[in-house]
Amino acid sequence: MTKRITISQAAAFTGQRVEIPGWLYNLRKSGKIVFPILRDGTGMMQCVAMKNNLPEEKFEALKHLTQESSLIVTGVIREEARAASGFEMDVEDVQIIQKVSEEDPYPITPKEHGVDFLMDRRHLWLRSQRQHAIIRVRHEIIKATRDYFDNNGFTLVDTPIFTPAACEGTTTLFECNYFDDEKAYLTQSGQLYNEANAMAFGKVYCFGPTFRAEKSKTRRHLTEFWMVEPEMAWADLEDVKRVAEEFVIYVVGRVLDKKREELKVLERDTSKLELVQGPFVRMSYTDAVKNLQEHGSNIEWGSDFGGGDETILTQQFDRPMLVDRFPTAIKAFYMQPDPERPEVAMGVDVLAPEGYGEIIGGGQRIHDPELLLRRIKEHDLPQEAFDWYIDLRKYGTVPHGGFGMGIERCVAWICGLEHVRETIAFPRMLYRLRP
RNA sequence: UCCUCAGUAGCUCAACGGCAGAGCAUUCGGCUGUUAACCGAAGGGUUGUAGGUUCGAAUCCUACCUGAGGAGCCA
Repeated sequence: MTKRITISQAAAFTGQRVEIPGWLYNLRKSGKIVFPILRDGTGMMQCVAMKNNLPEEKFEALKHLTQESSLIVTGVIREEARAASGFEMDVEDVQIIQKVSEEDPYPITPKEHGVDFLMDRRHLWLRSQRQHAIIRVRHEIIKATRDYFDNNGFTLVDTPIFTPAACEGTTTLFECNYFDDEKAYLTQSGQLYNEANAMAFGKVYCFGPTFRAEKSKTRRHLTEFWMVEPEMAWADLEDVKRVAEEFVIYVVGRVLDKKREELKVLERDTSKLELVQGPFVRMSYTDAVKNLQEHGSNIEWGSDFGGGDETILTQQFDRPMLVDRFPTAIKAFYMQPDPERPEVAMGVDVLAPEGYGEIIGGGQRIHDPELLLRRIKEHDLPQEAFDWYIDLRKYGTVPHGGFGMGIERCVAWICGLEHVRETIAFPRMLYRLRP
């Protein structure tokens, strides 16, 4: 019986007769010789079928096979410089599992297509080479993320997706019915629960999908995105910044190490990624505002960065930036104020270079119970909803902090993509819920 | 929610007030080393929807629908 292998294993079977199941990616023909390009999810392989080497009807069937038809090819693997992968199969037999109908051919041809057309066929678009590369880089980023935290003393403690209240604002929550009369909301962040977990385990992280009903229609927004959030007890802003920097360097390094081929498919300029080394550029919000004003922005101290501001800042440097100490007034209620300058909060954002902007947001949390209570009142938040959160400051409170990194923005940056919609298999966006 | 742009063949686009067009895809034919192969031929259209202006509208005007880019907000 012929051994069945995958395309990724082909090199190891040079000179041997094997069978490979897959889909027809493309077919070129030249009289009595045809070149089917087979894909199987692990790679692509050019096959060569000569009229004389297989039965007449099999050759004719193969010659007229349509794109994305499923088939099993049998033949001998051979080294071949003329093939893109360096290997080729001389086809001796072919078994067609399903021929895609000529009346309704596979819609995604090797030529160009528009975004709308491709997004409507996302379930098929995922078969394309470029999409494979992106999803594989995403996989590596997620693996590297888990490895980083697992290897540095963090315990994975995942936080709930149904939540009873907002973590930040209430305007951007997806609401759903929770049995009889109660409402539940899809989580925007695991942070508050993470703080409880950090008081229990010391260093923790959670990693899962988060949901924001923001009506944002930009290249950087999804309504459902994945976020990794580490949280550390006994940590201040400087600790948070150090971990964020080390983590980003580790993740980029891993992708460069393991996913060169994929970055090449994406035509990513890896020299830009090689520059992602410590120390990152460090700048306070106040200095950033000065810098922006000098570069023509009309930002004023006290307001958040506008659309072009992050670009103006990051374009000046070839590595990520840490911007810290934002105005307390524009930050979340739990953010620790700077003891020397209470008008600024001990928060930090990591801005990716090349115009990719914010990929990480975090900081030190308030650990003083009196202050936290005051902040909850100032923000008009219902105190009873935060009773358990306030408990964390009643029973052995300690300085603590952490951050969140959006996986899709990180993937978009590392892959050099224009839009986050390609960084997840089935993106959820304003106005796009299907497929 | 607001601003800007775009909807023409299955796809990507052209025609911009006067005959509805090309490349790719599909079908048929040719080619024993192709690399988004190439060469020849065929089929394929309610120009997003509704109304208006005009002798005449894909083209100009109005409304609506759909999508894209951006703003605000954010990871």
